Amino acid sequence: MTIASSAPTVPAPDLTAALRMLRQHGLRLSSARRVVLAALYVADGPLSAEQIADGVGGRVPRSDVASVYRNLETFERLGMVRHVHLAHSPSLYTIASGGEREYLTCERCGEFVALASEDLYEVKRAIRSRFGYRARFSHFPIVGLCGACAQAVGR
Amino acid sequence: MTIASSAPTVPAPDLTAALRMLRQHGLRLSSARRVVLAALYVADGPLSAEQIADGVGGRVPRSDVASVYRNLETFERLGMVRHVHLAHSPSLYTIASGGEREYLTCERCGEFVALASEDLYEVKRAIRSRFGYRARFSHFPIVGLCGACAQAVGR
DNA sequence: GTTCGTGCAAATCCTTTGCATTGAT
DNA sequence: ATCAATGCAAAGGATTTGCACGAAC
Repeated sequence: MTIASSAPTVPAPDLTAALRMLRQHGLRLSSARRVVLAALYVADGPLSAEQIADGVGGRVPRSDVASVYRNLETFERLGMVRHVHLAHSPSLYTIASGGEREYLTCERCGEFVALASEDLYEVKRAIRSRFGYRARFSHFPIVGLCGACAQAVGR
Repeated sequence: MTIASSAPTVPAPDLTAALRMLRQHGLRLSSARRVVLAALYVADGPLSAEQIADGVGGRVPRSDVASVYRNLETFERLGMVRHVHLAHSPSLYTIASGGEREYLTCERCGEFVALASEDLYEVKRAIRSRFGYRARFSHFPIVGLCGACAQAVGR
């Protein structure tokens, strides 16, 4: 169980740049790859491999799940894509745009919030000073109850 | 995806008390149930369903995995047992003894640390005041790098 | 004697792998 | 023409489910 190290690569701002980046790494620009990237760029948020394979509800062509997984892994190695594990659901993938995203998720309603690492500065500092751990909530989020659900269940 | 609500039940201090508790809930004291509980009480730490089914390396009789899962779920409903999700590994089960345990785990070496909720007071307060979330690290732990691994990879 | 719970097998979900074929270079 | 990448199918690990038999009550 190893986490892909965040590559030193500059993330691609758009689909064209992403394809160029693939070429620069000597990788082929197959249509399967174009489609996976298109899905991720077209999406408003993180997508599961299956959503991508299904063509994001008709917004892009469908593709084969196995290839989707293989390509996502390739893109992750290049630092173009990242994935999060939200509670018991399948992994969700996003374009690694700009700074690293970290997540907060509600175990009751499933809501999830993307945060910039700076937003978690205090939290991480507390964890580090108390336990010596460098916490990272980009791959495994902070899980708890959102305000509304906490109220609904009486704290 | 719902989290079992922590039952208001007082946790059982030992195997005998646990069996008594089962009876009080009108449940049968089958040998499969005795064995699962014995495994959990005998263990030094959290166990996977498979470890329990395998008899914890000969320390208790082996049992059927499906029954193990069914019984663990039953025990969890009664608040006698809890489980944690450590990174990509199978769920780990423990006797819900005393206060709730929360966890910190290293994504690199797999080490995990059990904490009392009070130890996380500051961390949780920071999360709550900043984001309105009541974080709980008992079911999904804080994931990051332990001190040694952070040093090994250069922070 | 009734249920409840078991044990086995089969099914499920998410993800990975093997392999012959296709297509980007 | 080469070789990486595809698409299908099959395997994989963790967990759940169906169902007939067995054992607590």
